[in-house]
Amino acid sequence: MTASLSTRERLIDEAMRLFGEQGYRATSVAQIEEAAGLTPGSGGLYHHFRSKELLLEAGIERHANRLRALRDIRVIFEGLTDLRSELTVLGRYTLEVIDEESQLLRIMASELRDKPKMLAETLSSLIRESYSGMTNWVRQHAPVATDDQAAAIATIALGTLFAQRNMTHLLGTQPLVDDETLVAEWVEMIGARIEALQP
Amino acid sequence: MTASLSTRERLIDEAMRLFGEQGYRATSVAQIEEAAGLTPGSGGLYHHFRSKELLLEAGIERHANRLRALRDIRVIFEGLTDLRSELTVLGRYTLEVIDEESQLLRIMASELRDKPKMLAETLSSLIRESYSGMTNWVRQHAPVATDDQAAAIATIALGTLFAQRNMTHLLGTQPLVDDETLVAEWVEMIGARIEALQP
DNA sequence: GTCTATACGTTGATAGAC
DNA sequence: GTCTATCAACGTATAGAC
Repeated sequence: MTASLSTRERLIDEAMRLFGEQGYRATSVAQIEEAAGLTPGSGGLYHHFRSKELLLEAGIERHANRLRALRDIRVIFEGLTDLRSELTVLGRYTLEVIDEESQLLRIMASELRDKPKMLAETLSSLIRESYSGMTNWVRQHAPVATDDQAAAIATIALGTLFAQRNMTHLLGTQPLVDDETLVAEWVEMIGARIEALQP
Repeated sequence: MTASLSTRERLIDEAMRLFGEQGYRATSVAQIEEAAGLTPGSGGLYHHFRSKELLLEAGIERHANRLRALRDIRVIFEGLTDLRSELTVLGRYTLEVIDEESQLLRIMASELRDKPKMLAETLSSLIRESYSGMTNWVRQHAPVATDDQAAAIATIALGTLFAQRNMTHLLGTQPLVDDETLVAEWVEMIGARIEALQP
């Protein structure tokens, strides 16, 4: 209960945490109020947000902005060293980003069906950006690859990392292998494929 | 509304369909009754199931059994032809299995946090079986690979296919590439990696 | 800005007639 | 087995005192 933040900020923080843990529907307004230090059941929340749904919207917006800010950092890694080292850093970094925004991803995955109009655009733009960023990376390192090939390699690369995190964040089960082992094999497979695509 | 089936079967069918589309919490008992041809709001459902939760349990159990029955078919494909053809068939077949059980996967992913005790064992055993099946396949085709390497390759292989389907089934967005293109690249990457691991 | 009190809808579930 | 009628619990949201 970070008392230094404004009540509004605390409400968003605690709401997103609870939504991520229990789901949007399963989290009552009273629960959010209590977590933010207000009296549960009092309408205190409604002085800061007109409805529970607008609170969710504010939370989504904040997280999405944070994710978008990270979008372009990938360029930093570009061409600094050899292919495999670059891939290794890229793989580890992507896993970290997914971890940091796991709340958002969980809420999106579980509440998308209830509020499609609200989440659909945000979600699909975030995913598009991730995938097209990875596709561009592949294109630059394997210029001979067709567009379809580059997109397919990007899908395999990102899909693997998402699936690894879904095991823990969405399904709550233990992954088959630890991150280090997975990234090493991931680098080997993608690196070899990109080298094979050189003229 | 397949009138030829018993009311109990119709209730399970319609409930699982609605749970998959809207989520467990968002689906009311009245809605299920109406979809099964009963009067909405009448307690008719309770003559077949003691509670809404036990209905879900029955539905999960049925789907899980169906999935387990498919588990061992993979052996059929084994060693029938060359490596790449075998991989191609394996990839397409796995995507089909995911499609057939997409209802179950959606319900699990979104309702797991509400009912962990009930779903956790079923889910994790299903996932374990899939991953260990794929790991064994890799081991047989690349005997020199360490256990960690085999598990990592299996994680990449299965994770890619799950991620491709999550795009449509869980997130409702369009995948970056079509199945055919993805499987072709998937076969190339995994096939090359397994060949590189031969003595 | 936060509290008490309360209105109002919805939902899961039960009792009893047919 | 399915219906009508009904209940108790809970959830969102509002009105007004402090």
